[in-house]
Amino acid sequence: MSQYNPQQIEKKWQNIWKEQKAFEPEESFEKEKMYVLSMFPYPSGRIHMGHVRNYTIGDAIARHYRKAGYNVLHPIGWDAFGMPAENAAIKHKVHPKKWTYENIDYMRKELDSLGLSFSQDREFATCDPLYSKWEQKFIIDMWNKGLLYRKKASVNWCPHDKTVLANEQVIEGRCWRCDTEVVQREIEQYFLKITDYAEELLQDLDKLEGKWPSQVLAMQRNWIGKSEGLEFVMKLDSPSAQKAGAEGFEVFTTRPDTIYGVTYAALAPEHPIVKHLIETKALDEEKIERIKRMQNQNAKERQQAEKEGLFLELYALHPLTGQKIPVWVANFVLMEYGSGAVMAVPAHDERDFEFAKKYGLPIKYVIKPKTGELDTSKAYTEPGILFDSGKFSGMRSEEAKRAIIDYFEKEGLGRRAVNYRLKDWLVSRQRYWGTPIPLVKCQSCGIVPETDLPVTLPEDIEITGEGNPLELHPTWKKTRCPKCGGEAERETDTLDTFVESSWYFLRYTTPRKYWEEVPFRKEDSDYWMPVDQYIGGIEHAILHLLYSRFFTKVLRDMGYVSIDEPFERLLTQGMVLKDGAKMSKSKGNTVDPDAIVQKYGADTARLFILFAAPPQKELEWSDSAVEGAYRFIKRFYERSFNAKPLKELPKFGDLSKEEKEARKKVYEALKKSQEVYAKSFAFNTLIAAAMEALNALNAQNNEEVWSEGYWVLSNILEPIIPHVSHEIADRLFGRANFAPILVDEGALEEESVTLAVTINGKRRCEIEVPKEASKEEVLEVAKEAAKKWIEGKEIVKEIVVPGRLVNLVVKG
RNA sequence: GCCGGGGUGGUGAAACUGGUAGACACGCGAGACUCAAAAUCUCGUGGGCAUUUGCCCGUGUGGGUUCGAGUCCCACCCCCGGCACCA
Repeated sequence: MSQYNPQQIEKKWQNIWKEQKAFEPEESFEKEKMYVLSMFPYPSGRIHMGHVRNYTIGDAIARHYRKAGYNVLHPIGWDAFGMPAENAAIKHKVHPKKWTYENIDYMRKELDSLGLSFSQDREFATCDPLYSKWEQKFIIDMWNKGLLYRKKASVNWCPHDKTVLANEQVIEGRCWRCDTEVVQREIEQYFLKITDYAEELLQDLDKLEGKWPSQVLAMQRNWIGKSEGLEFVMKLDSPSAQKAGAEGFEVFTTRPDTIYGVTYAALAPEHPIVKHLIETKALDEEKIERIKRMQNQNAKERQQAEKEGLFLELYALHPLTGQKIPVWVANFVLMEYGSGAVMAVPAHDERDFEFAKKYGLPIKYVIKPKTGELDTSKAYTEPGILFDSGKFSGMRSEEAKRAIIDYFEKEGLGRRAVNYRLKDWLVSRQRYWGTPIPLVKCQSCGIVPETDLPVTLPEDIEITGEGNPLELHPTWKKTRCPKCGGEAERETDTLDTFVESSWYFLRYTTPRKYWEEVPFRKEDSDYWMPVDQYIGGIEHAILHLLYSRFFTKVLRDMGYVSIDEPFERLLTQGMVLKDGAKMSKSKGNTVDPDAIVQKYGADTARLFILFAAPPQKELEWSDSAVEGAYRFIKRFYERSFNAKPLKELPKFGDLSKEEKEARKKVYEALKKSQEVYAKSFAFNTLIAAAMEALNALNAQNNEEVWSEGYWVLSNILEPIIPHVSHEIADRLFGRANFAPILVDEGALEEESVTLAVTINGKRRCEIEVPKEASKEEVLEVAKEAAKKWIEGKEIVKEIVVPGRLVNLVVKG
């Protein structure tokens, strides 16, 4: 017998796996496939415990299915573009490319040390030009389809550094680098029309029901934010129309039933009518000044600000009554939602109510509760019965909504409409370290797609944090128009890094040797997609997953893939905590994965992380529990010398009670393992079952029972603690046991069963009866055993739950 | 505020479609081995009462359904995550 030496065993097996290329998927499409994917990491420099958890979970699943005979795709890559590389460049004067690839090399070694079964062939970084090439192709396709378009949008602008700032670079309204006050500046940006897919993105969530966490589905539904209602034009009276330079303005409401309660209208500060009034100086200086101040607030500030507005000296006409109603501008009306204008019903909307109170605007109730009194000290926002609403009076809200919309449609006043909270996806970034947008600006042809892909980044740049390096580069942006051959300029914006992560899972489906010719082969994606099991942090529940779903649908419509949804099943893992808080450098409560691997080995790290909590839950780090995991593996290894080598499973004759118990626990663990991968991923319970089995094996000394136990246990523990499992299984069985094992139902059977006896539901004692005992026999034994509790009492009911308990209901 | 998910020993957690609450670990206590310690092994470990056989209480709180509730229903409290002036 030898000592457990994790360093030696782990190194040995990692080398063997590497040499044998043990984790490459087969290129043929014959076997049943299993695509297991953990979200790829950003190469920040070192891995952290969150990564260890994510990749250990994915690895266990991948190894399980590989062992079960599936063709498994379990790839890894690097989400390699993004701001931290530029920040490092500013701080340490190191080129983003160098920094990124060095980090990747280091982190790859760290991941390797954990014994993760990734395909080596299919690894890539999203900053590889070969990846950009195809991303740029997609972007051009989308441009040609009109899915990518340009529109002005406001950005955070630092006047000192002459650069656009991301929200996280704005600290209390000031630039993170130079502390200059940040201003909002409108520039031309690129958007992807995700709103074209809003309805499908919403509908298809139903297909994921039961396969994705309900929480994530709910978050996506909220984010898309569908609402149905009435859309109509509020006409301005003629003097107002002249002043406003418009006949009227469009409004949207989800409460057409409250339309007779409209007492004013409100426009967003950015509304075209408001802009027109300012340009034509139709309002006095002071009012213009106040509107401009509202416009200058960014979204966050405006949210926190108090409701504010002013009368625009315009009157609109109520669409049904023709009454004149005042038009205001209000800071709580959002230009991005609906049409940037609302019909205000203060009696039945809290915001409108608050605003009306502040400015003394009339409040007119038109809905009353079905029962009880109307409280006129606040807005009544519930549905109810209409009154003072013309011919619609007396209707209930639901009915009135339909009737009023129908009436508007019939009279040509407005239409039934749907609105989404979801906005188009702003994909352009004024940064260096990203995928260049492959478009060229030509004086005579306008914006023209590049034909020679990929458009690569220039490397001779300096990143200082001032200005945009692509803009400042002396020659890079000078080019020829692909259409007319004349002088032209390249687009200097790069793409949001969420674009890269929106299709990386498709790239993996195709072997590296085709990467030059195609983004991925259709036959490969048809075989491998969708991803069968996706694993990642809940923090990506909305954006990454929504963008990936959108991208998949667009690629489908462009003929690249045949699926509607990219991720069949989703598992969102919980955070890793220490001392009750998320591990972070600033809190100083991090645990370095490398140190754990060095001290205890990768198997211990993996076992602890899967044992300490179910994957979906938060995991509290515990040094002593890590020790416990190490001790288990040590026992598992050392006791393996109680087993003798086998070529196949032995047959058993008569066995002692302990021997039978050991076999039973072993097969219970096997059964548990099958359940865990099929449903819950509760690795903690699978590990507990394996521990019970090892404890039971240790309570007997039949060498063949030991051998059978290790045949099964080293199989089911292989996904979790692969190195030691391979070591043991190789020595004892030549790894012949790494194949599906049937549960020996005979080992699970028992001749007698223990039943609890409860009197009036209260547990009193236990009885042991033969397995086949009839109900009458069981009751007889139970009554005898429970004699002292039922003596002199009347039994009014007898309940026997087979294999569980007996309940006697007594009276007196 | 709205939408999700949770509250079980000293700790991390188990408990299948209502059926012996606390599996498996960590920690702690006792013992064995040892000159001693570490390591390892064995036993014990929800709380309270009791000399023992035992008895009572116990899954956030209060009600309910049921022979039987951690599990189902109603009301409430607390914690976590997300969204939030979305008309």
